[in-house]
Amino acid sequence: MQTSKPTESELEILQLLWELGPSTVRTVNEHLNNPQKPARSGRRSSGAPRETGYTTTLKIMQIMYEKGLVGRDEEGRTHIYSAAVNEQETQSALLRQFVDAAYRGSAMKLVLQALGNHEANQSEIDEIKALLAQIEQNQPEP
Amino acid sequence: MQTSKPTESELEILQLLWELGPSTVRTVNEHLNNPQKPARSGRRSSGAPRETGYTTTLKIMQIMYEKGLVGRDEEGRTHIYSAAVNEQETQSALLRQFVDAAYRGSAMKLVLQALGNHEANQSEIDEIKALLAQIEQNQPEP
DNA sequence: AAACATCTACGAAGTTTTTCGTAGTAACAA
DNA sequence: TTGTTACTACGAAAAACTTCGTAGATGTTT
Repeated sequence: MQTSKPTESELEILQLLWELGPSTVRTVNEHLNNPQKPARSGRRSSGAPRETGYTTTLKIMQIMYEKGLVGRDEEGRTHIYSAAVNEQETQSALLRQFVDAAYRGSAMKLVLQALGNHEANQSEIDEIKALLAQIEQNQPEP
Repeated sequence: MQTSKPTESELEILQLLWELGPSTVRTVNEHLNNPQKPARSGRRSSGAPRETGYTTTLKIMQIMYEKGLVGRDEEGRTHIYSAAVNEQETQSALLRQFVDAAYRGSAMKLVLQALGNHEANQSEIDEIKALLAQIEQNQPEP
């Protein structure tokens, strides 16, 4: 049985829990408000910064707990939350739905577009090549 | 200036307009209710079929018109709607957002997972290989 | 102890998106 | 003409999601 699709906010929090490991609400809330990962995409482009209130984050995490998306350690007064769903599996499930919704099920169209839009470095290209070779072997000629 | 992200329902309708070309509300509504494309994914797995009412579809298309997502020909009494946004561009924009939200910006991780999850046929594999070769050429050695 | 800070729980308001009922009008058939 | 069907427009209810204020408890500082 699959857990229902996390909402946008829930997914943001899951990402942080996957990245940070078990964390308190305050930690998650702080990371939400200072995305210290200007790796590639440029969020916070302009306009109001949109701070997320502490109780807002708390509320969403409580809802996620009820849904089973996260677990929590209630030992101390300050609860410690952790992701209860696997990162890869969740991503795959979301990917499937996204492919259906945005590409009418054509995963290959998505792959081509993703490759075209984003720069890939050599090691990534090699990885993809290896995977392609593997797929070719397991599926020779019909 | 970019049109704001279409909602799920709006995207479903855009897909149909892209696929069918200019259509009436009734046509769109009928296609929404009988997905005659059991190509790969198995929707309608069980439970209630979820019929979308005619006025529901109409309303959403009217909203899309106000937003500029679709255009319409008001000649006859029955309006004819058509997509006003480009399919590839819209998909790319959605893809960018999805990569950020679900893969923390790592498009390559998405590509690898998409390739792993879905079967690709030989011609698709060849197409990807060609694209990879092209990327390698434009970006030799750092 | 008293004042202050921090945390959870809870409920409700606010927003966005979806659904639908109803009214008015045009087309059409009997 | 009269009745029936198909269509748009509109508003508001319903549902889904997000935000926040407030209360009560516990911990911390002075």
